Amino acid sequence: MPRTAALATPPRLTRPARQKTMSDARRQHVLDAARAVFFELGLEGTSIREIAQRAGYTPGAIYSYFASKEEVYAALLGESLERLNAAVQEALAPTPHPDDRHDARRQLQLAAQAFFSFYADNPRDLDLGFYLFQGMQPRGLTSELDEQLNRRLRDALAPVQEALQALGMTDTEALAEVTALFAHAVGLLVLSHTGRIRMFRQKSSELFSAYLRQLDERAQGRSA
Amino acid sequence: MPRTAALATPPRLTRPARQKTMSDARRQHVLDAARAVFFELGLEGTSIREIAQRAGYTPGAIYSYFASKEEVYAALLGESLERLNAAVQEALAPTPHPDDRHDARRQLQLAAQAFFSFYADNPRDLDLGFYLFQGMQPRGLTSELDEQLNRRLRDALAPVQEALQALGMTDTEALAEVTALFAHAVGLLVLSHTGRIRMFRQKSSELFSAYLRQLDERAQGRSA
Amino acid sequence: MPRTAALATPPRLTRPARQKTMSDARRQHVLDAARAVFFELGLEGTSIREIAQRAGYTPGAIYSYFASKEEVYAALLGESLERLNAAVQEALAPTPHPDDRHDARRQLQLAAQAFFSFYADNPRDLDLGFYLFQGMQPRGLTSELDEQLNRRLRDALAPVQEALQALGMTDTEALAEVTALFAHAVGLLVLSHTGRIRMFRQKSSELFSAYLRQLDERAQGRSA
Amino acid sequence: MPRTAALATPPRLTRPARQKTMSDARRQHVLDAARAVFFELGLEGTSIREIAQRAGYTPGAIYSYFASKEEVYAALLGESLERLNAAVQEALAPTPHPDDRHDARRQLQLAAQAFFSFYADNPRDLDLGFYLFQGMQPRGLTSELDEQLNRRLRDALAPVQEALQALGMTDTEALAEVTALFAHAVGLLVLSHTGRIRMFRQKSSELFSAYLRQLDERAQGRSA
DNA sequence: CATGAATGAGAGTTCATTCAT
DNA sequence: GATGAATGAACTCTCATTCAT
Repeated sequence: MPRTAALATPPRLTRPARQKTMSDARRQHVLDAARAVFFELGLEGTSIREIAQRAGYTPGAIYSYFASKEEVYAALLGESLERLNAAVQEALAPTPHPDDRHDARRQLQLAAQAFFSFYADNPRDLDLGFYLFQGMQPRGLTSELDEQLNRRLRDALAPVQEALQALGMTDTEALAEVTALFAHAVGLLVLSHTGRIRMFRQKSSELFSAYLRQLDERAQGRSA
Repeated sequence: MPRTAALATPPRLTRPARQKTMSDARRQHVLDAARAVFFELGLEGTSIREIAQRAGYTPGAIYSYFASKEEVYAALLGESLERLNAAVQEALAPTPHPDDRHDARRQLQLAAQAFFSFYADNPRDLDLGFYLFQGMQPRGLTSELDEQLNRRLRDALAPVQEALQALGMTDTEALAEVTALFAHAVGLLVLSHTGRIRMFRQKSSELFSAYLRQLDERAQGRSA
Repeated sequence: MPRTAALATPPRLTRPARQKTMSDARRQHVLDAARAVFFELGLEGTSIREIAQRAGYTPGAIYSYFASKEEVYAALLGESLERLNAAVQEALAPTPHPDDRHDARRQLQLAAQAFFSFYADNPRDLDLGFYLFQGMQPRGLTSELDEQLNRRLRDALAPVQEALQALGMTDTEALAEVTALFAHAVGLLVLSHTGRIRMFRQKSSELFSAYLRQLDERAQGRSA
Repeated sequence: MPRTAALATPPRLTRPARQKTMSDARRQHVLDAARAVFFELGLEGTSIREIAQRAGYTPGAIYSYFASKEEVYAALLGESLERLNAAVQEALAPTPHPDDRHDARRQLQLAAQAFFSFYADNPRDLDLGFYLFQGMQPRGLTSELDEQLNRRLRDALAPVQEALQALGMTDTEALAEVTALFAHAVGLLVLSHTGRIRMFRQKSSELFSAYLRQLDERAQGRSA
């Protein structure tokens, strides 16, 4: 069987497997609609009704794929974190792992900048993150799912941590620094996203760059 | 008549003045109820109905004191910012203005810590701030009121900025640093408040102290 | 199977068609309730809550069938205009179109009387018309719907206009006369409906008959 | 006592009389405010709150002068009817009473036109009239007040009736004709005011003139 | 006479969710 | 799996009116 044909032929699946696949596809379709709505109308404008309509379903149908509105958001956030990880990985693509000090410094810059820029450029993804952060714990989000999302967030920050360690920080130091960096980014993004940063006539990207520079210096000092 | 007795006597007020006072007291009473509700039930659980009930009123009565729900929030936030300023001022009480380098370093620490601790200790005040940050612009919040609230926020950070300048930073540098510090605090507080910081097994207060230490070093370096 | 039996059998409908039919029936049910409320309690007494209760629904359910209260009124008015047209058509049933001068005079009388009597006998339909006349434009009533309602009103008056033309009036004259007749009817109905006509110890039906007589004479004179 | 002094000196009144005068003046002041509000914002926009504010009072104070909102409207309508009468009288000023046939025809035209134009030019006065016409009977309007208002309305139409009689109509005929004319005017005004007359591409003033011409002809015929 | 405070009833509307079919 | 129908609990806000002071 030639290769092209292989690509064109859908894989033979047993009945239950095919059903699972189709179900997944439909769930994805709903998710696509949800994303479109959320990115277009924001948190306030997003309702099950709207999502259903956009997906070509009736509201009730959504509950075939998601147990609650919160679960939709969680799925959306999961997706968002995947995109975040992809963005970070892409930034590091040429040199996936730091071989020397120079590579490590470079990776620190690239990974951190990619992280920051992802949210700076896609404010709706930030909203999504905040929705999780805030009132969501109560219901809809199992702790298992919560952990999974946390893991993907940490994955996105792993290259930064790795670089800091490559620059000579201990595990403990690196962990503290990556946490601080994450907090700094979040703070700047929030200030920027809500327009509060205008109060100070500052630009979040410049402040983040400055923070990174200092971190670099600190890392240098530590390893000297 | 001895002086103490004079102090004990409530001041004689003209009729309109007394009425104004009483009206203010009632408005304050509503505000107290609103604060209680907000601190107890959070943003989601706060409604005009609930506030009214807590205050011993019917919903309509609230509108004698506040034009809209947003105005209630704005007032609540205003109060919160006053408390913030008071906390910062209290921390600096002994030496209101830095006379020398040592005082300045001390003021930087005290003011920044007071700012951070206020929100770390009173997470609902953070929520309140976030409500302002987010969807509020649309209506209910005149830009004049918005500016006034911003001003009080900046007031709370002014001692930090002042200390940085006293340590030899230019206006521009100090402004950038105070913005960064604010962002760092916000980021840490958010991470802490939403429990995300547990992901990193870090404590926001320690991270903030570390940040402050570095800032102090930077300021020292600059002025050397 | 005999023909009558065939008629008795409800038509087989496809699923979606049956559902549409049932949905329409439910909408009609709501409309029936709305009409009952409106006819019983008038404009002031009509509320979504009351309609819902009368229909055996919760208020929210009404919004499955009508987008707004105004839309309910518009539908009610639509119905009313259908009844008006039916009343006029019924009055003219024997001779749908005037063949000669005598028929035309007869049609003028019958159509105009039917129009007038419809509203004289059903004052709530007049209220409904007034609701359209007044504040409704703002929202809930698309200009398309507005035009459709206007069209049905004009349909109801068309036989009068037709008769006038058959009696020798030009298009322009007939249009002016039918407008005047409409206005006269409206004026008398309002006076009658609001009891103001008692002031003059007159009966609106007699005055309308007199008006019609004069119109007939004018039409005769014109064609002599 | 010189004349000018007499004009400048307010009349000496006994205490109760002075109080009555002042009370009347304040009531008038409220009424002025009410009129301003009503003419500016219409029925929908008029509330006791708004009237009170405009008058420099609190809502409760209005009830010192009027027993209910309806009573305010009634008073407003009373005023309006005075203006109507004044407008009709002014139109007839040169020849207050018809001496001959020519005068009578002239008076018919002038009085009827003045009546019609008053409402055509002051649509808010028409609204006021309609408010009385409609839901008002229930409360707030004593039958005595109702009669008084009716009387003033009839006064405004009296010159028309008088003219018709002067042209040879019997009392009965004249009464019927004036009622019909009133109804015609009302119908045209309503159609015009609500924009419905556009449906027919007609102008209410022209139609009213035509109606008047026909009435004149009828009156001529009757007296020949 | 006027105020200031408050009532109470009600308005229209929205929405996540449930469930029989 | 999906529909269509409906729930029910909220929501903010408006207003005429009352009444002690």
